[in-house]
Amino acid sequence: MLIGELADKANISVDTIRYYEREGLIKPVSVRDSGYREFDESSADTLLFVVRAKDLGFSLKEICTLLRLKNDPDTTCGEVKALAEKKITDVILKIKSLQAIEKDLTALLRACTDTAASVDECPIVDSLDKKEKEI
Amino acid sequence: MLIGELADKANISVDTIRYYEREGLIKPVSVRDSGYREFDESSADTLLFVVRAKDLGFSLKEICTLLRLKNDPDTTCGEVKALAEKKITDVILKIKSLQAIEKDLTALLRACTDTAASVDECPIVDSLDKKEKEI
DNA sequence: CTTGACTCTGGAGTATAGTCCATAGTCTAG
DNA sequence: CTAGACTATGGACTATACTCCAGAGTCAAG
Repeated sequence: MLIGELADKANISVDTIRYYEREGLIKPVSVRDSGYREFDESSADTLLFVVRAKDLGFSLKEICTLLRLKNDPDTTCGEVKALAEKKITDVILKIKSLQAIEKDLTALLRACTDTAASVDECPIVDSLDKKEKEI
Repeated sequence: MLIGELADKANISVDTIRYYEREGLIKPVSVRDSGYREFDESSADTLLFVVRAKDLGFSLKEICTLLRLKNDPDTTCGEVKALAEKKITDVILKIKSLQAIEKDLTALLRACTDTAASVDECPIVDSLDKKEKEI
């Protein structure tokens, strides 16, 4: 199949597929003399793999590594596991950082009772102004 | 004080300060004929405001709005509160999405018991390969 | 054999938040 | 007065993940 059909199948744009090719995520099965790329079902599978890994928070670079591991017969499950473990650590760190932000913002919102007050008395602006961080 | 001293005080680079100026976050108190920018304590305060707002997850664009509101005597606390509320909604959404990722990754890691196994039998790779998402 | 849909390449643009650089001018201490 | 530290400007570059475009070539149907 040509790139347009593949794009429809994987539900991503032809530009994105060409971009993924440049990034080494996918290779056409063959290329005609005209330059037209030809793909098959396994290409669609690869794209689905990419989309799913992206949903799990992997970057294109990491997905590239995953695909390489996946296609290397000498790869052990442990190598893949290590990547997933590193990723989950990243994710947990991000969650923690966002939760700290949420906590701070919530405290500020609770402190802000009189919405009609001037910005000079706004506890939110006030806390950002403070020298010491003591919300 | 000149830009270098301000940079030391706020613990950010002179390049970043000039970048913030271009983005409208800060203005020198005055500019010499030579082009040298002059700042004062309030400049340092503004930069601290920016850094703290950044820590709370606000983008530079949003901080720009916050600063504008803060310096406008007609601004009410409610306007600031609305921004903070929007931001907290964003943060909560991000947390939820990351938690979903964490859940999926954890499930995959638990499924992966034999780290020495070939990648062909790796449940992580397997789940990314699957047509249906049914981890 | 022509028309219209499709594809190619290469490059530019988007958003975010900076960082780094060369070249040139300025300032101040000794 | 000069050396060395500092500053200015404009533009390029980083990373991520695309998106869009022009101009040219290709392909299949009628």
